Amino acid sequence: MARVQSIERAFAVLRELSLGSAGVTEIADRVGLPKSTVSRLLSALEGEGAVQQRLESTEYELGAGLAALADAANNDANMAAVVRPFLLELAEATGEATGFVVRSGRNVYWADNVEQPDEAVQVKSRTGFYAPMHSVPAGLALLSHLPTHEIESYLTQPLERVNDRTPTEVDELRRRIAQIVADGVLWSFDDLGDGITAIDVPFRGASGQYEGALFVNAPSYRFPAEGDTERIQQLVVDAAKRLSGRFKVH
Amino acid sequence: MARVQSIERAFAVLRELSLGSAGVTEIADRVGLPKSTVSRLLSALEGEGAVQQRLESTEYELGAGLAALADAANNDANMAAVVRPFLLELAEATGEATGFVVRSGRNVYWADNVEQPDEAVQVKSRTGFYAPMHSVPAGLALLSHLPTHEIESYLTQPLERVNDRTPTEVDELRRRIAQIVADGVLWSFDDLGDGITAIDVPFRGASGQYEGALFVNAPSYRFPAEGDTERIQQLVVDAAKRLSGRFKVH
DNA sequence: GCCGTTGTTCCGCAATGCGGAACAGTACCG
DNA sequence: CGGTACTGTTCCGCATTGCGGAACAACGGC
Repeated sequence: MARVQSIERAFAVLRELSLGSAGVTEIADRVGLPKSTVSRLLSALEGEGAVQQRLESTEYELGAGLAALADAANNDANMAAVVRPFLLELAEATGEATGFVVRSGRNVYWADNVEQPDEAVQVKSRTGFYAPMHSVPAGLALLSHLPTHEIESYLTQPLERVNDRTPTEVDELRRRIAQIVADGVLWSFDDLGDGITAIDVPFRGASGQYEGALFVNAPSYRFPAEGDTERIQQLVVDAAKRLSGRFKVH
Repeated sequence: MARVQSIERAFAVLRELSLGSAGVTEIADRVGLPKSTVSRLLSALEGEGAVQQRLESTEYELGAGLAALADAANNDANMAAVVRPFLLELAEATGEATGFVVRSGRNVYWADNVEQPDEAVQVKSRTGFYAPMHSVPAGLALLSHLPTHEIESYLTQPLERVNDRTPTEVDELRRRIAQIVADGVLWSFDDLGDGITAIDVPFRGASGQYEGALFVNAPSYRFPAEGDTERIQQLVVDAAKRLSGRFKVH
């Protein structure tokens, strides 16, 4: 895949701003670039409407041009708008944070997140970020439910090693995928070594294909509560089924 | 404003894709770049999740990563989701296409559009595109309702001449702004020499400031119908008022 | 008034992106 | 079935573009 340094850097900046407004120096620190470089990138992005400076501030934020561009891609009701009520319901029923990812090529993107306002400790939202499917549980759950030829195609292309917990052995991935298919869901207990437990369940989109995955996640020390695993699982599986039904073309 | 050629080109490509999926050659033709350049830009954008190739196709479309990025910027209900019912209502009442723009810095962006399915001839949607406020009627309507110091700040910076109909004389712009303020609305009869008549009315956003403008537009030969000007104007002004009320923080 | 910090601008430099050419793949037609 | 036309990808020589350190302007706090 061709790399264009300026575009990679520009999107790195945009992703930082998706977490909230920030100044030049702060963004430069986070993305590891000189302030002059970040300043120039922001200026160029401002010219494209992708960012703007906040009123009475030197901080930048994402611009309406980006939202308009993205909205133009979604002629129908935004998927997030359809999914969100299910996330709210799941968050209420489970007492933990919920969210969903959508697939884009070989990657999944964190599309939305519902946090638990009452919990001081919870998993940080990753909305706006993306990762190769095989490298995160929600992506694996989704990958497992794609058509067999697409799974094979995915596995035969180079598997990026995102971190030292990323599975890249094709045989190992095939075993995990088979297990996920057999179980119907994916429970990941601290799979990334980050103290997070999550349950991930894929759902079908308007195309009839699996396009996204719902998840509930929380720190492993409290989730799931003892004897609560089956209930949590039933809730998420049920939500994914009803959600798939919502997207079904009649 | 600093220019970064690669970023400008990348966004030109993204804007083309906001109009619908397209192949490398088609995009190259539209943006006036060699196919190798467009291919490389698309590949890089794909790496960022901003575009993806359609299933069973070589055509590219906007990617979920872009939508996720933009959604991340909108923690509250998407402005378009709030405005759209008003556009549908206005389209129904006027029988013509409706839409709205939002402000981003010195520019306005076409955020949404409702077409008239029954009309063979209507104004083409510009959703996803942007222009400096002073160069288009909707932008002028919005500019006119900003705080005085912001209007002055806008006018004292270089005014880009987008085309040969773009007003760039500060005195002329001040007169037009004063007239718009006096009228409360802006009717533009073929102002850009494109055979379009439009009525543009700004509305306030969640900040309490004017953040967008509603418009109804149609070919000048049939809009507004004889004796219908007052009714159309009342409809749009009323919609803008109620819309502003919806965003009002209680 | 001084200091610290942020954001912008400048400019020498070389790395990066460019684009023409070549090539591979695919679909269509005779 | 072979030839043609078209699309999309890859390569590579080239020089334009983006980079980043330094300097500077602006602002807020003490």
